[in-house]
Amino acid sequence: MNSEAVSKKIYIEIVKKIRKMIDEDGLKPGDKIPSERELSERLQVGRSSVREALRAIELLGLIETRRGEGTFLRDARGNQMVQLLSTFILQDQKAVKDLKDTIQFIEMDCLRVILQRNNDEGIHHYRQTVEMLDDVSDDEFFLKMVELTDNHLLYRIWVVLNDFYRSLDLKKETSSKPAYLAVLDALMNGEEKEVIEKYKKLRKLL
Amino acid sequence: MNSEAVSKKIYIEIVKKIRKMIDEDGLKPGDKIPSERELSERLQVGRSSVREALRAIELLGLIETRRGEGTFLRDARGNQMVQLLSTFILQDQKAVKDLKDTIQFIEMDCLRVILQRNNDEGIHHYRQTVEMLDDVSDDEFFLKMVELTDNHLLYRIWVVLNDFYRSLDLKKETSSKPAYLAVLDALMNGEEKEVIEKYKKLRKLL
DNA sequence: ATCCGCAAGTGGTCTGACCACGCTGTATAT
DNA sequence: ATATACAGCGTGGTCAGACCACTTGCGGAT
Repeated sequence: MNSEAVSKKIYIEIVKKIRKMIDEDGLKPGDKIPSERELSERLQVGRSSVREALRAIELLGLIETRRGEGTFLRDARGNQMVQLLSTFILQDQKAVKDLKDTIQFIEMDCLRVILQRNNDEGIHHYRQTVEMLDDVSDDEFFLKMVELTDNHLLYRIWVVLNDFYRSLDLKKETSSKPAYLAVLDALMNGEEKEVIEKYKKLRKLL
Repeated sequence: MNSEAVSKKIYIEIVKKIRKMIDEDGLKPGDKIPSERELSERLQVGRSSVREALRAIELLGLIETRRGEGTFLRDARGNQMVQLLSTFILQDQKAVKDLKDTIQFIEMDCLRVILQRNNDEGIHHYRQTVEMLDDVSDDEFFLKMVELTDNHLLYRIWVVLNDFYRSLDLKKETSSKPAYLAVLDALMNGEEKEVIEKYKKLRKLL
C-alpha cells in the first residue's frame, strides 16, 4: 500500500487530483464538487486529508464551502486569503502604505499596457460606458481597467490587494467622473506622461 | 466587523491565536513552535483543527514543518504557495506569459521607485558591489533591486512569482555584467525613459 | 571512550463519532 | 387541494484516539 518515493504530503497530491477532477468533469464556477466523504472514498484517503486539501484550495479563493450544503467552485476572488493576510502582514503603518503603493503600481502598469496596445476602440467603448453611468466608484473604474489589461495573474493580484485594502476601514475616496474621463482621454491621446499625470491627479498623488 | 460571527471557522481563530503567541513569545525565524498536540491542548481544540490552521500558515510561507522534528518559523518566502499556484494557475501558455509580464512589470515599478527616490549613494554602492562580483545572476540582481525599493509587500509578491517562474524549467537567461551596469548608470543619470530602455535591453525585450 | 539500539517525541494519516446547518419530501392542518 | 410544519438525510465542522514514519537523544553494551 505504501509505495516508496512518495514522501510528499498527501494533501498536495489531493489538491492536484481535485484540480484534475474539476478539469475532466468540466466544472464551472457555481458548480458543486463532490462531498468530502465522497472524495475521501474515491481517492482512497482519509477525510481529514481531503479537508486539508480543500482548505488549501479555499485559501486560494477557488472554492467556497457552505455548511449543510456543500463545496462549490467560485469565480476566483481572494477571500480567506485576505483575512489571513490581514492577520499576518498588517502589522504596522508602513505595511498599509506599501499596500496602497503596490495597488497603485499595478494600476499604472495596467494603464501603460493598455496604452501600448493602442486599442482605441476598446477604450472608446469604455469611455462611453463611463459617461453614461451616473456614479462610478474607483473600484469599478479600475476593476474594468485591470480587466482590459487581459493579464489574469495581474488581475488576481489586484483584486486580492484591493479587497484587502477596502477591508481596512480607511476613508474610501471616490473621484469624480471628469477625472475618470481625463484618464481615458489621455489613453486615447497616446502620451504616457499625460496618462500617468491624469492618473496621479485622480488618485490625488500630486 | 468584530461582531459575534460565531459561525466563523475555528481554524481561522487558531491562526490568529498562534500569531499572537508568536508575537508574545518573541519567536524569530528558526525557532520552534509548540507541537500540534501541545497547541491542541493549550487552545482547547482538536488536533485536526490545529493542523488546518498550521496548513494555512504554511501556505503563507511563514512556517515549515519537519516530520519527526517539529514546526519552525521561517523567514517568509513563498514555498507551498508556489506549488499550489503552479497546480492551479498554470493551465495554459497564456498564463506563463502573464507571469513573465507581471514579474517584469514589478521590476520596472521598482526601478521607477528607486529613480524617484533619487538615492544616488545607495545606487552607487550597489554598482560597486556588482562591479566587484564575477558573475551575477538576474535573480540576484533583481532581488537586490526589489529590496532596495523598500516595499515589503511588493518584495513578497516578486519573490513568490519569481520562485514560481524559476520552478518551471524554462531556459534561464542570464545577462552580462555590462547590462546590469547600464541599468544602474541610467538610474544615476535620472532619466526614466533611459532606465526602462536599458532594462528592456537587459530583459531582451527590444 | 565509542558505538549501537531503543524509547520518546513529533508530524502525517486514517477512522469513527457527534454536532450544526440547509434542503426536501411527507404528513398534517386548514 | 393548498399551505404549513416537521422530521430525516446529506453536508461541512470538529473532536478524540489510534497507528505509522521519522528524528533525536539517552543509556547500555562493547
